[in-house]
Amino acid sequence: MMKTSTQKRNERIWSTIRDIPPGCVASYGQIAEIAGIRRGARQVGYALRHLPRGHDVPWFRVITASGKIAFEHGSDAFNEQAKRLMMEDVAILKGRVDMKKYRWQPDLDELLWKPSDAWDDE
DNA sequence: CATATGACGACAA
DNA sequence: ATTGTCGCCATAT
Repeated sequence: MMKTSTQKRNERIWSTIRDIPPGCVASYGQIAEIAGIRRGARQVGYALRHLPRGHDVPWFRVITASGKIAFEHGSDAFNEQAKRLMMEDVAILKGRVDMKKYRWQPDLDELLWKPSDAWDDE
């Protein structure tokens, strides 16, 4: 079964998200950048909607650049995400996360450890 | 090929 | 702080 470029792209996105440490969050655009996809925020959203069954991707650590949960406030998905974030001691005040405080900032060597172009055969 | 649609983002009022 | 507009780009129809 040949992997389509889209599948490989999604896997790179999921991989990047797996690197977000507990207690931190990242924006869709940020994940795209790190995964080597410029202006790919929407592709990150797409990849998250297509998570495979039994995945181990911490999807809840991905929020919008403004610190809000992307789902509609009050929806089941929203509540689930908020719950999981709070379990990691990520505070949500006035419906939003303080990005200055919780935003994931990967180290240089962490990025060098996983160069964006070395992910073809994962 | 033309539009519509999104778990987005930046920016102008 | 809010809201609207536009850019972005893979998919769906």
